[in-house]
Amino acid sequence: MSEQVEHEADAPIDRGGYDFHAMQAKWRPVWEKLDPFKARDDGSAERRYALTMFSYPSGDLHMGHGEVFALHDVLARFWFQQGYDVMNPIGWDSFGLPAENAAIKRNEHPATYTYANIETQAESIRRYALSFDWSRRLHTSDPEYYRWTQWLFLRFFERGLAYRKASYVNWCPNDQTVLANEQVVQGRCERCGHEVTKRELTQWYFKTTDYAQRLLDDMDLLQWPEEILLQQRNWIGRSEGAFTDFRVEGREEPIKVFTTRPDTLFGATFMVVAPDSKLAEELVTPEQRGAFDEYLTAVKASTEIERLSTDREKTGVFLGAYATNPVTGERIPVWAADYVLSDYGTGAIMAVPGQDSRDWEFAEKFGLPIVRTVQPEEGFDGKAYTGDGPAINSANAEVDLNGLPIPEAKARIVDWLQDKGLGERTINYRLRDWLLSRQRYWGAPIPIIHCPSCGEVPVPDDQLPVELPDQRGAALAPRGISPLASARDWVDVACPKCDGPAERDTDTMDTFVDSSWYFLRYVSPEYTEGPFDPEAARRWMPAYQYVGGKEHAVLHLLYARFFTKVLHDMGMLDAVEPFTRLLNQGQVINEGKAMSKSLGNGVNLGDQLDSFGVDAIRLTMVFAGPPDDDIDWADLSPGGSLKFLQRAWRLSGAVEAPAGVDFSTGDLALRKITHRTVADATELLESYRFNVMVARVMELVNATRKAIDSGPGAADPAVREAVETVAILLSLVAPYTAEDMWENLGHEPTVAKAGWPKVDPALLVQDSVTCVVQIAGKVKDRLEVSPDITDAELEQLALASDAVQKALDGRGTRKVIVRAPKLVNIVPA
RNA sequence: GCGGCUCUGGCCCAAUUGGAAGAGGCGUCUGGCUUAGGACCAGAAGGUUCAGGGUUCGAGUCCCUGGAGCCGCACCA
Repeated sequence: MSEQVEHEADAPIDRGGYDFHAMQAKWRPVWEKLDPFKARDDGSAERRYALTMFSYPSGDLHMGHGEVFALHDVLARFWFQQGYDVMNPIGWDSFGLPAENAAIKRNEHPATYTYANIETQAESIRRYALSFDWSRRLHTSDPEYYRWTQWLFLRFFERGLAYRKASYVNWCPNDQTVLANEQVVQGRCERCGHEVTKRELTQWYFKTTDYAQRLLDDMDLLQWPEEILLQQRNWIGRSEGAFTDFRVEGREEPIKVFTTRPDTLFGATFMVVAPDSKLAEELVTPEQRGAFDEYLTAVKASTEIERLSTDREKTGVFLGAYATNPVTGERIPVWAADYVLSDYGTGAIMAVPGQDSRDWEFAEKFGLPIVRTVQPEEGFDGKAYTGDGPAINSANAEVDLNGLPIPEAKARIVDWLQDKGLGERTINYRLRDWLLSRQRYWGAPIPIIHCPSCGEVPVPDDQLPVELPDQRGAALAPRGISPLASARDWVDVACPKCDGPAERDTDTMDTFVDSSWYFLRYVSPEYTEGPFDPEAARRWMPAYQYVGGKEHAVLHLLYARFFTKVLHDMGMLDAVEPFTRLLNQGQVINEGKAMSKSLGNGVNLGDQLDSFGVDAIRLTMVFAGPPDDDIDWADLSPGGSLKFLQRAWRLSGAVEAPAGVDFSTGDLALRKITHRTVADATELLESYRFNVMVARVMELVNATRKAIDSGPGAADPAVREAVETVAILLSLVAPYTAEDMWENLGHEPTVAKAGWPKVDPALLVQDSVTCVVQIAGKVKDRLEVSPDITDAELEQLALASDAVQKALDGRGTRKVIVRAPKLVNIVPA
């Protein structure tokens, strides 16, 4: 907290009767009684679903919440004013590790911490005056909610979209649980930042890869920031190429490889397989067994950070096996190296050092042959050449690629491979299936029973939810297996199929499963026949607007899209996409850096609200700049926001024209400004330019002040019109101030439903505009002209100007560009 | 390494999408009102639009090169 802030808080300042504490105390109960933001869902108006990312209940709201909620609320309130039937729900993403860790530390149940925090946040949200429909509130940790999370899991399971497999998986040693690919950021745990290691485990997966292409294709339907779409596109990582078979000496099955560069096949001088793949295990010869085992051990011990480092020297080991290059017939060695990944493509590659820098490095280090198959550009002195050029050294008795540029060479060789049955065109995706099991307590139990005779048996729907056993405190301490496993009387059950002894699955679901469908639960939170009422979903989905952070680009936002598509395929949902428009707010930082405990530069939202009031803080957030930019709290002036609100508020006490007066008799100049402001604000709000919209309201306030003090005066009807307009526009950002203004103006609450002001188009037309006359781009004169002057008239007028004639000084004109009514540019001869 | 975004008065940011560089706010300064004020009212100063080149009658805006900052991905064959 800066000194300035404390000063503001301590010294009472005369704000001309403006008292935000009193206003907050006065209006909150009034609104709660009126409950104006409940979605009607009765067909009386066009529906609009406004959604903001629900909150994780770790303590009270912070500055980031303050920003995202303020921005989201501007849009929601705008649509309420415009008369839409807005659904603006709120809930909590209340499963997850922080609650569990807190429970261990305090020796209590995670629910205690969770629900206490939810109440704290709910109180703060109410104080923050957000236009939520509280009747739809949900918590993902409620059994009534997670029963449907489990129900959905079972439907996925039935369709083969949820399955178990053994694999090397990401493991966070700190959180003692596995992580999805999406939760590993730069080799570190997305949640706690600890280095991630690998473990071989049998885990549950969702088959996201089945939807890779549709996740790409349907991006066309989304009005999302290009940045996010790009991230998803890269994450899905579609690449077109070919499978090619390489025969291996003494082995029945050929090795299949994926390559995007089949045109370089003639340059494949060795092969590399992933060391942790079954293939490596099978191929290694007895002579090389010792070296291979040693290498594999070293690879497993390395962390993801080490493995991902691209400047690390290549490592690998010869497996003793040889394959045959299908086009050259050459005998080529097969190596194992950890730069080849076991879970991408087939876990094996053909190495073409001449055209691939990784293969070049490897070949150089281990003395393997290098053959160029693309002619590098003149003067190329690098190593591997990855650019385009004519193929060279690429012919055998049956096929000749030499001289062809890469695309043609690719096509020809793949045709040949397909004819010979040696390969085929294919598409590969970088996206992996979503690993959803977690070895932790505070999540939805996976509703599967493992039976020695029947295998994986789903818990029957009528036995849902599978509730968590009552465990708390030290019992939850991470020890690498799920805490649920130690609840023996919970684990041991009769198999639903054969009634024999069986055990429950002891893992819980990734909390991203909970959040992949919460927006659907909102449409019918009381529904008992399924996760949501399909009819209600038809009415509300897809959500028109989603507001939240960009950190979810390839996490929640991708998972929610996947769930929506599966539910669509199940016939439960018309929508194929969950969120039509997306707005990512920036971060609130302080003095150039992210706020953090270690830096000690944190700003507490509650303190800010105490010092400046809810409205001033909301206004500061919205006015700071474009919503997707980061905002630096040190650059901003909540005191300035407060000053403006007070200035606006004082107008409402100055108005002398009675409520209901006919505005049309008011001062024309001020009326024009008012209507222009509303027209501009409408457009600015639709395109997320809230900061500019606030600036327009400030202009209107300034113009109104001037009209009162030195213009037509406080009794003019135009002044009332302007101030009522200010109140309504301001109600999106500063609801308490706006409501108080509305009352001062003689109206009943609530200004939030006053209705968006109607623009009179006649008041938008200007009587005259200033036309700039340039000579060779330099301004020489200005003319007041009619807005609908013709090009010809304007040109004549401009040429007749004294200033122009003087500047031309007898020179003729070579060219005259006329852009009526704003500009004439004369190019002299 | 690859890709994306950003760069405009001291500061946060506008600029009708190629047409007068400045809307709004903060800060500074001057005057008024005031016992006084950080409150209120009126007004003012402040610029090579990151640098260089190009396209154009005209560039903050489009293109190229470079710089700075932020972000994403990073052995994906």
